[in-house]
Amino acid sequence: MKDIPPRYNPKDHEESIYSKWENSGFFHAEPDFSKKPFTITIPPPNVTGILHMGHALNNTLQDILIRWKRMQGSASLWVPGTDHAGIATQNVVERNLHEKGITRQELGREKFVEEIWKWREKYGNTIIMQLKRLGASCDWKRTRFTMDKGLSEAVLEAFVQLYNKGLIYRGNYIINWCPRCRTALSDEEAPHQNVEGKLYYILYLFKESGEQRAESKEGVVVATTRPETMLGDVAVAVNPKDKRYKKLIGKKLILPLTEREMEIITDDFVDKKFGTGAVKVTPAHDSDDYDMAKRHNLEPVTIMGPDGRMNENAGRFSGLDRFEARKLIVAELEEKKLLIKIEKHDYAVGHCYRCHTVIEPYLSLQWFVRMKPLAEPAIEVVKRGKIKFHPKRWTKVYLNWMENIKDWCISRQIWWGHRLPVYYCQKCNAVIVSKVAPEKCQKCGSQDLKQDEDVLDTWFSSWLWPFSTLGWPEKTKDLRYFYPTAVLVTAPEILFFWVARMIMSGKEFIKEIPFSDVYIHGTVRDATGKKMSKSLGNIIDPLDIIDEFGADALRFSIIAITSAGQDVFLSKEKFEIGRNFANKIWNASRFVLMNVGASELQGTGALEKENLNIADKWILSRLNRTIEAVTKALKNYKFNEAESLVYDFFWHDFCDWYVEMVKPQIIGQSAESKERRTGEILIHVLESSLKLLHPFMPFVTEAIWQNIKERESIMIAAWPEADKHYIDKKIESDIEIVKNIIVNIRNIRSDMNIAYSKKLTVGLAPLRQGVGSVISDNAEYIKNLAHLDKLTIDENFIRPKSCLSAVAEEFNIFIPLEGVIDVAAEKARLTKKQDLLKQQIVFTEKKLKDKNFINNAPEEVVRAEHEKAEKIREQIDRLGKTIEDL
RNA sequence: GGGCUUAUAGCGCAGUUGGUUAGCGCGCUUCCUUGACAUGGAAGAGGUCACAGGUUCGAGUCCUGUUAGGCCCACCA
Repeated sequence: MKDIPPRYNPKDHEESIYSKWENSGFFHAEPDFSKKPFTITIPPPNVTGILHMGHALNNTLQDILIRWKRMQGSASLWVPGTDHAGIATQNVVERNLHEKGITRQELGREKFVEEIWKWREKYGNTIIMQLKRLGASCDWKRTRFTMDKGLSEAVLEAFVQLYNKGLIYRGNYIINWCPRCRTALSDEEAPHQNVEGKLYYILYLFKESGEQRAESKEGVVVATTRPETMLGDVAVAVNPKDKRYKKLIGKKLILPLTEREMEIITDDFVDKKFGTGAVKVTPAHDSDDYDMAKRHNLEPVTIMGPDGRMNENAGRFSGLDRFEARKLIVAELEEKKLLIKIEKHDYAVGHCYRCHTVIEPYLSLQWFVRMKPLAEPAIEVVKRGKIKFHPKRWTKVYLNWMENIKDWCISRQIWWGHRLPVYYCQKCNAVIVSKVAPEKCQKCGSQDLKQDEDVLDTWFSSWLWPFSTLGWPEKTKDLRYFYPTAVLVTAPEILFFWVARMIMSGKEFIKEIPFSDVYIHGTVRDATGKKMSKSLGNIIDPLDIIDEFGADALRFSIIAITSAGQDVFLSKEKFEIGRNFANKIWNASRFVLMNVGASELQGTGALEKENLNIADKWILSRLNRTIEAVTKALKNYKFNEAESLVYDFFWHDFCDWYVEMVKPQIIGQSAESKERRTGEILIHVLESSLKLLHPFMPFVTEAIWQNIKERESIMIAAWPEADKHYIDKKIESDIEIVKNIIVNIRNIRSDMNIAYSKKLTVGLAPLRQGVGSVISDNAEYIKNLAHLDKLTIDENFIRPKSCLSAVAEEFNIFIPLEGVIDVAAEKARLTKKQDLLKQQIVFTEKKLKDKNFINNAPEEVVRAEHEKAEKIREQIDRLGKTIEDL
């Protein structure tokens, strides 16, 4: 017997266990056509990332599934990796350089990209290391990075394929532009956020009003939230049905602060009700205006540069930051009396998802993916149920987005990422799209070719992840075996960014869905409901929690408080749940190992039914029921339900009852007289429980598994199968009676302040057929657990004069305590019990007198209600008699 | 503006297809170091299930509305 300390200290085990696992090779999976594959590809964290609670939750969920399936005998593969996270990473490295006083422009593209690679070498594995501390059983040999050679190959292949199908095009459009990151963004990367803004009403004077005499008020008032963009106005539009402006259509206006002449045009797009019903048309800085200008053949005027500063078209405002320019322009308009009024106006404006800068709608030449044709099959597979979302409600969100999908802007004006496989002939302007750099122009033969400067959106590589990690575009064995993957586990934030696009790419490039189930878990928030973020300073660092409570505690706790798809509210104390439970498991095992002999450890399979007593049958019934329920819960992605089932079984059934019941049978007994059967059952139930717990708490279960005896990892032990012939309702209800008796006696002790040390003599009167034998079969258990020295069972029990009593459905309890009993107190106690029952009977009888109930409710419900009433009445009577007798 | 989601004990949450005495964890009260565990054990107290209607013999559970949170989407300048 090893010396096992009375406390589970995670630090003594986690590191060594993890390295043993890694060395064992059990994390690694190869195609094995004799087994079923079970594949998960990790949502690749950003290479700049450090582990936060969202990751902890996300990866714990995946590891639970992976470990569970591995134990079930699948070829369980969890592909790990990181995402190059174009903009985010470029920003980080740029900031580092900045601290050294270097800009990336000074460094130049090549050197700068080199710097990023160096940075990645140094810090890029941080999050991977952190995942290991969590216990993640990823196949690390297969760790991928979106900029790896193979994955980059996949990106080029995808681009070329789509281009050749006409699904990628280049064009001049208004896109979301981040002036700080100086790149285009997709719509998803520029989420709208509400801001408290202002609506400026500006007077545009008629040309014929001559010199800008505001006093005349002869002109049109337009309303805008972004007055600085007026410098790019090319017209004012009104709704053709708007009577107020009918006469003014075609009239010439002078753009204030400039000399520009413009016309009043009509367009159905204009909303009569908003503002003044007249809208300034700024095609280069607003996408609606751009469309409108196109309809009217108006040339856009760009007044801002990529840095968010006004350009030469802004005249004397040139060089000013856009918000500076706004202030100045507003001031000048006011001075000229052209600013009619300013209203408070809250509206939503796009913000860069990386740096939170206000997005500028910006006219520029970019590359796009035509999404509608890709979306169609991806809508189909979800509608037909080939891909299921858990919880279901996300299906609607997904479909709604997919059905309104817009083209995807994929070019980014940054340096870190996959460069577009696009080459321009400098001579004839031909565009060549090719995976490898062409030697000469296919059209004119010129060798003067230049590759496009832009890189692709990070998500253009992530959307290939489920198959690029398995070797695509090569037709690999891995791809054939492990694809499609089983389930995608993710947070709702990246449903559109990533999940939807993976479904599209899977259907497009492999012709097969990438996964059949999508499990979407909640967002991790702090105790007050705020999203955890560095800037809010409300982060709970998972590594701190692992240090303080252990990885198992972190894992168990976070799952325990996560109900399907609901957000998770965290505070440090919550991790005590898991820590305490790990300790409980540790100590229960310690008890078992301290009291079980070597022979039982071998497990001779003495679990034959005829060898079992009632307690054994009961715990095996509960065990098998639990196995069944836990497996079912996992199948349905009900993680917290699965967990609480094992928790309740292990702590309450096994520790609180079974172990307590059998204690005297094995403690202090000599090796020969020890009940061998009990020992084997203890081991069997313990081992089964460890297996059920292993996916949730891998470290402590492994540590104990090895304490029991040296052997291979619990990681590859077979997942328990429920053996239904152990499930026994009769035994379970018998044990309920036994527990009820014990609780009743303890109750009396507690109510009447009888010390535990005082052993009691108790008389039990069974009231129903069969109860007597249940009691006598379990007399020893009752005596031990209720701390009795004598237990008399007699149907015709004659109640001694002075005694404490309990009355239950199945039995009466008498505890004679001559001379000790406080009659008044006992009377009060019993009367209180009786009152409770009386309240119940009133309610039940009322129900039974209700004709509607009797006539309409199913027969069995009515009968059950009658039986219930009968039992309550009986108990009230018995209590009454008992009180009288006192 | 559209959609989703939440409201159950002081706090955090479960409550499967409508039928229990409405559960669990933390906290609280009382007792207990009884040979695994005080990160423990035993016994308790605490809820008119947000509000108002409706369906039903019966509603925490289904429907409608209201209120109050939260989230996502959206081109009203």
